[in-house]
Amino acid sequence: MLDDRGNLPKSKAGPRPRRRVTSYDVARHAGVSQSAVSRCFKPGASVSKAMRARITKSIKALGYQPNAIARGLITRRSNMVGVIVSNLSFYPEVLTQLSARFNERGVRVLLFSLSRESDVNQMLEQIWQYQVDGVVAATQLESRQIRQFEERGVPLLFYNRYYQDLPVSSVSCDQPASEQLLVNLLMKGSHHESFVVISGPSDSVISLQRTQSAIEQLKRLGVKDIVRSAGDYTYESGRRAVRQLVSQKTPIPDAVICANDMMAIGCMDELRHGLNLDVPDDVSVVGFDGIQAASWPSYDLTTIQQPVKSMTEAAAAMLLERVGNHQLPPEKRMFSGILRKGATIRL
Amino acid sequence: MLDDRGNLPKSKAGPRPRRRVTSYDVARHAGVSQSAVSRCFKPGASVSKAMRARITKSIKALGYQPNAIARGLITRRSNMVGVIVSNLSFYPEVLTQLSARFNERGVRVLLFSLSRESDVNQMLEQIWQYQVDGVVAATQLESRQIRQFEERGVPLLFYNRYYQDLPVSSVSCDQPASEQLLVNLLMKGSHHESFVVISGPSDSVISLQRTQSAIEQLKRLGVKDIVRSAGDYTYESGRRAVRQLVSQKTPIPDAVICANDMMAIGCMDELRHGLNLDVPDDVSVVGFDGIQAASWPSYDLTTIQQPVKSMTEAAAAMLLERVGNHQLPPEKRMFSGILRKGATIRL
DNA sequence: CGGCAAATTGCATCCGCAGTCATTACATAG
DNA sequence: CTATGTAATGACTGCGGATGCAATTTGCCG
Repeated sequence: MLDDRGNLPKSKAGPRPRRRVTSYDVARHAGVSQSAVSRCFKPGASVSKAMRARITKSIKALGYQPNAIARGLITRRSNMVGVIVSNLSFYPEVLTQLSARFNERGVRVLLFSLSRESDVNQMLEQIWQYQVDGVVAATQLESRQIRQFEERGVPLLFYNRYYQDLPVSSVSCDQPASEQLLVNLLMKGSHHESFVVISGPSDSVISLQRTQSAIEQLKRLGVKDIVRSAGDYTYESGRRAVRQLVSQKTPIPDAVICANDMMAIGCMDELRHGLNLDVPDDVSVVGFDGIQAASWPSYDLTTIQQPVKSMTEAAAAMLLERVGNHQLPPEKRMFSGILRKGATIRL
Repeated sequence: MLDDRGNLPKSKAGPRPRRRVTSYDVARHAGVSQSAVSRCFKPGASVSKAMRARITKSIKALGYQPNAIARGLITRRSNMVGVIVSNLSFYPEVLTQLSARFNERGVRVLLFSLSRESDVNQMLEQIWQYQVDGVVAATQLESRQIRQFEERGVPLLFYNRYYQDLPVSSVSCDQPASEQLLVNLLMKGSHHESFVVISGPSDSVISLQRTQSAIEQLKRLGVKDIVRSAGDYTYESGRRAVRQLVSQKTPIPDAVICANDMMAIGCMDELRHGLNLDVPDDVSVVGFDGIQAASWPSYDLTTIQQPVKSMTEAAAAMLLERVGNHQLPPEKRMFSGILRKGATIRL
């Protein structure tokens, strides 16, 4: 009779990886029960010092690591959170920060990155299958999809998406207030009369909020001449927007308000290198996000710095709190953006 | 009446999330056995059309999703790969691409991001616990750690790290050959005599390879005047390096060779805006990586473009191949870098 | 030193699914 | 209509660890 490990040497070279060290192996090695081994990993458990010492020794001797998969099955906690990002409309720092914040708390990040074409529903299926404890979405979801999280009891938190009407957690940056700061700054300086507002992708609520707020504030301050243009958050789309305006014979505006920094930078490059205009002497430009490149002296963009560190910290904390207690109601937390005055506004 | 899913509203607010729909629930609903349900998800299984239809109906009715955790326990395949990145020395595109390549293949990415301080060993423990099928490391590991992967039968692949002497898989860019291209280009143009080489962090083999190769090639071509300086791959460290050189009274060099683009950009900004020098008229600058910003007209950096798409594709394919067949020997695959001629070399 | 409570420890069971094996239904041939 | 083979199906077990509960040990007090 072969040992209860059941690994008959080579009869079957099946795709199945070889068996790892289990708590039973440790138990046998230490001459105790499997329960005892298990208890060694549970914080408040009742284990004598002698027992713990013996088991710890065996654990080290065998190089045992508890199987988080098996543990997850019984505890119904995977200690993994899903993070959904979409390639576009996301800047890398956030992901790094988020991941760090979760790792600090002993939680693993399962990454779902959404390319334009890929199907959200398909990705959601994956999420359900992997039993994540919670999800941070840095992307748009339909209300039907949001409801699914509710139904399945998986806490969901939106990062930088704000749903006015749905009871769903979110951490975001106060786009309207921030946009107003920008507009006010533009209007305080030298005379700006004609504006172009370059939005992000049409399905981005964030973009909508930003551009909408900017436009409202402009109107509130009496500005009439506002031209809208659409980009997709990328550098290239910022350049393209400027080229398009020119080709459509739109007169060169006094100022361009971009829905994010990346487009603002593209826009500046096209203005300067494509049209040989000066920023800010000929055209003022403002962005949003506060990405690194915005502060490089070649651009020195006037923008809104998002408090990424605070926001990711809050996101992780809020999500995990709800993971710990599903009864907690959703919470929307909004951070103020920080106005970063660069040199892209004509004074 | 409440269904047998067993979710009694509030009697027990235990930390344990409520039970999800299982294959048994589906089986009961469809009036078949659990095995039948399971078979529905196995490609080549023997299931009659009628059976499949009935089960599919129940699956939809109940919103069933197989539990990947439980499946992983029995099949010993989690369909997750670990991706280790370190905050520094990594540019975001790679992560997105890698993730996309794995997702295409139905494999989830478990992200481990390493901050400078965090302990690699601790992170490895997490990796073992989560039973990932394989790991892509975009960071340095000690040979002892690499051996652990071997011992535990977890395929490991290094992204852009090359271990000359260890039998371990890797996908990388041919740094030496690429650096030589850069150096040759520099020497072909107008007379460059004095050089500064700015390296990345001292523990980065990649950086070492790049700077070493550049220096060797320079020497080979008879250059004597080579000054070395150390950065850490960040923009700021590129600027700092230039400032330090100046403060140490090092004469302004003819050319600066940076271990990556980010530092090259920082270096250019400091030369131009800090020292009021012209690039390329006063100083030539070259980088490495081919990041987006390098191609912006404000920089138009001469650099080596890494074929990220091909490299990530190869990385995913190679790793998963070894996951499928653990017997396969490690393979080192090296891609050529593409010389991108910008406007940062004086002709 | 008895007696009882508290602390330890082991046993048995279950988490949800996949795969093995035995059984049954069905089709085709003789 | 029986024999034979194949496809379809279900009962059952086990993956590795957590936990309730019973059994056992230990500690403490009078």
